[in-house]
Amino acid sequence: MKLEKITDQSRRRYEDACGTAHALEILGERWALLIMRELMLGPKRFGDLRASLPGLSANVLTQRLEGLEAYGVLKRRKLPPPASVQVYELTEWGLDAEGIIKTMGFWAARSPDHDPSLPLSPVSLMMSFRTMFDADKARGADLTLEFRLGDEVFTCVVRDGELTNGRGEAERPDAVITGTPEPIAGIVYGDVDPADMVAGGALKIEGDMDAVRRFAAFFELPEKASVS
Amino acid sequence: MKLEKITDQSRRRYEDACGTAHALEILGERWALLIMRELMLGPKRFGDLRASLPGLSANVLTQRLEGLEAYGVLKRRKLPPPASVQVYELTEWGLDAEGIIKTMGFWAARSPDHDPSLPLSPVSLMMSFRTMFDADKARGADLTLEFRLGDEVFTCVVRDGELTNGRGEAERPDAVITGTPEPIAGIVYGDVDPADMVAGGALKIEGDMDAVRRFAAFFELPEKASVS
DNA sequence: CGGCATCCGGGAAGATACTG
DNA sequence: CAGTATCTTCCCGGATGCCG
Repeated sequence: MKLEKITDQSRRRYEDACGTAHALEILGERWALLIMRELMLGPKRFGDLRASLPGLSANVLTQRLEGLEAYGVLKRRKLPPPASVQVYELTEWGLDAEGIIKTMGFWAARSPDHDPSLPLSPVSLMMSFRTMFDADKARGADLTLEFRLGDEVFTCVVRDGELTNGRGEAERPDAVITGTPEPIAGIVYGDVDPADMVAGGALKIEGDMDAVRRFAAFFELPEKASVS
Repeated sequence: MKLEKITDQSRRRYEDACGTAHALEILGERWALLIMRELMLGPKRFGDLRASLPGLSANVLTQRLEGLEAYGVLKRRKLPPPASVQVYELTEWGLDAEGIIKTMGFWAARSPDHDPSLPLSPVSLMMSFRTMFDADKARGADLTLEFRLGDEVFTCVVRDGELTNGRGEAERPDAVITGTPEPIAGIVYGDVDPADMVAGGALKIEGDMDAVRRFAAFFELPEKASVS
């Protein structure tokens, strides 16, 4: 006898008109928001997503991509030949979730249990820059940095008290930093001098080392919450 | 042979230095953020939480409260005699998660799948006011409304282009609305005239009915996202 | 190799009943 | 009222394998 698989769709819902509840239905499942984070700076392929999210298994990634596509958060797109590969990219509305990621990241950075020594993906680093940038500290500054993290290249421009960053090479960077995200986070958030990182072999910096120091001074982690 | 129970704590973690990932570890579990939402306007008892979150079973609520307390998001407090009951209240840091709730709620209100006809808790309604309030539309206004929702009473004050709301009775309200959250949402977000709600018996309104109309005009839902 | 099925073990979520 | 105990269901995560 064949049993009908009864998937009670309503079981997993909250039955709550509150927008927050609906947001949790869309991106409250495990890994969902982190997948969106990885797509915030541009489309990625299935394998790239897996590589940047160790611990996420292929079948779960497939489920999440299906779910997020069904909700209209992302869509799959076939790149034109000769690439002809499939990539996943956020919709405009999906990109608007950047505020959620930044707000959550800023809030959780104050957690007593937050461990900044864990691995960090390149996109995470760029998103953390957007989150922790302090416009007041960058007043009057004008500098451009290029980050080469593995095979991903990003550019950060600070001008008019604003930070703009994204994928791609810089035109005339003040400095080019090559390495992994972790030591860069150490410079920006851990107040380590970039020269020490270079001396230790963790990073390579070409160009104006002092520009890197000034850049790092634009960012600050919020103070830890006292939860007594 | 006795098998050792290996509780791999790291299984549920993301092993990611990103603040967003840590936030998801704290409040990414099912119901966690909705429990915090219900505490945003003041402490509640165990039974009150259950009542305002139908579908959340007692054992899961117990687990969430333990987890959130361990993270320092909330703490349990014993009210002094003669009440002598235990309540759960957010810590200062837990209250700071209001931005997360509002950002998520605003974002998800644009979802094509959002169903505003579902039930709404009193606290949800108040939080939605904070989320959807449009300061430009309230310029120059000065009015006070009292909402009596079941046995919970809230006051909303609009003044100097700002909305302030919280628990408690108003001193000299322009109007007092008695009923359930859903018809009130219909007035504020669905452009239903309050007089119709009163005529239909869904609400009772004492005082200046036109003040309710002006109040409703301060709020607007964001337009739906086009996900093509 | 990218994308996606399928099977399985462990554990979280959910419903219900029970206790102080 | 405020939880605990127990049982079932189903999701998560790992492994394997299929197919283009």
